[in-house]
Amino acid sequence: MADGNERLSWRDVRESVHAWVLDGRYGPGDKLPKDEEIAAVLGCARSTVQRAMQDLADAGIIERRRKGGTRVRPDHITRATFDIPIARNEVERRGGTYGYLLIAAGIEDTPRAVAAAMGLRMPVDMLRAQALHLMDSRPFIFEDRWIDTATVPEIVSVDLAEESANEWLVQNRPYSRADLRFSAEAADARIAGLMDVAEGTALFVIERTTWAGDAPITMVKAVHAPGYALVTQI
Amino acid sequence: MADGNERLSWRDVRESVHAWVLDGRYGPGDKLPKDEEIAAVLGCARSTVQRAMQDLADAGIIERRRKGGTRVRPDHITRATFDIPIARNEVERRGGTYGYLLIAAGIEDTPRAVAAAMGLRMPVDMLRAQALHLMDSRPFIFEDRWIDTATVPEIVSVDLAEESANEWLVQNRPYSRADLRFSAEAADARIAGLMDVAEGTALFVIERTTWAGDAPITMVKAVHAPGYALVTQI
DNA sequence: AAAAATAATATGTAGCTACATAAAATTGTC
DNA sequence: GACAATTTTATGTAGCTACATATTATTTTT
Repeated sequence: MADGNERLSWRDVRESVHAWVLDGRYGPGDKLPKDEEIAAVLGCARSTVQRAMQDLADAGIIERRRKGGTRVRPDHITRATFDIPIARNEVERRGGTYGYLLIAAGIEDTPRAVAAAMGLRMPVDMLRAQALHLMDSRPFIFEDRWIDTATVPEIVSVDLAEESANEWLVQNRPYSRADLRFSAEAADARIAGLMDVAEGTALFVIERTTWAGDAPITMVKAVHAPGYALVTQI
Repeated sequence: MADGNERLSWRDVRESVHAWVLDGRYGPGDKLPKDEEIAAVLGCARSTVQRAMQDLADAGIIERRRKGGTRVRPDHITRATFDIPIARNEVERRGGTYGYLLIAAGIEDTPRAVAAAMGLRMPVDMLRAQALHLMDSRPFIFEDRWIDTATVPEIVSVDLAEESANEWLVQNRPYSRADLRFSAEAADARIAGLMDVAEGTALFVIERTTWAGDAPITMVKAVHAPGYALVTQI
């Protein structure tokens, strides 16, 4: 597309409008023409403009309000999408050999922080599973996971030494909602030992809590080997 | 919407199809009915189903191929969207008072790593600006920034002691493309001193390289105060 | 049997219409 | 002038049609 006499695709329209923002024709806070006018100027249907503008709004570049019109977002943000793969896929994508090692598993009292993250009022029996995901036999991710046995009773009869809780859950208990948290943490003595790094090493941490509807499934803290980075482009 | 005799919105359709995946009716790798059938079953137009399915595909839940049909993604991923605000907004959103302190600025030779990240073949004059963003007068983010003076010549006449390079660029040189990298790093002696933390403290780091078209604008490494976390929900 | 040409098919896209909805602008009332 | 009711207006959404496009499936050719 984007040819002379071809019809415009909504992506073309998005590019045009985006270009108006990029070249400063419309700066932060400025009001853009209404969809109908843009359609007339560019020579396409309003529905095509609507689609393009919706996409720019989703990308955080413009703001739209009914009757209020469309304007360039005054507070600039960078909006990025990340894919967080499951450990096995991540290792294999990097060309490594995946390995898995269960460290400990058992029913434990639920710490207050875990109950809070999962939005629990009543204390529930939780299965805590700690495991290492290995790349080429070296520690890649250490995961410390709490699983709600009320929501996922079948988990207690799964042999977690054989199958990682992560993969079992992905196959058997898909989630509908998740909280995610990225942070940096220093390795404590235990994690340093497990991951074979010096105590105090800075490690990248992803915490994820998932629900099926309103029922909490699991909360997991994934501590990544030194040098790990999450990368994306927009 | 979602009422008895009301027409279905594409969000309703998305929820229905998503529910089929969540309750295991269609597991990873399974083929879903074609849009037309789903439309007939749910009682709406194909275009509504198309919109819903497109959204599920964007969310990484299903995969679609022309003629090949739609199936549940076999390799499960978590796809999350993050907003990375500019420092001032982030501080103010948290109810703090924003402050800014230029540490150093000047033309420097471009290190190989910076040139590589920006995709430069020829060495170019780079303006390096190091600054602290403060929350309530305490270090919040330390940024170490390289700006391509070929792409952004005006930057050399900006008083970076008064205005942060970040905000000047946001106002004057919007980018069309960016690379992003999240990682964890230990504070070296210099950063420890600047941020008033112990040497070796684990810090959350965001690196961002931006372009306007094919022209590199800037590469910035933002080192966040201890305890900082990037959070989102899906 | 292998390769090439052809047909069939599910998704992708653009345009149109009609109406819904939210918010701003205007008018009416006290 | 302050407040309430009404109108106006820009975006949001659903349905329809028509055709484009990418693959898969089938048939024909060699």
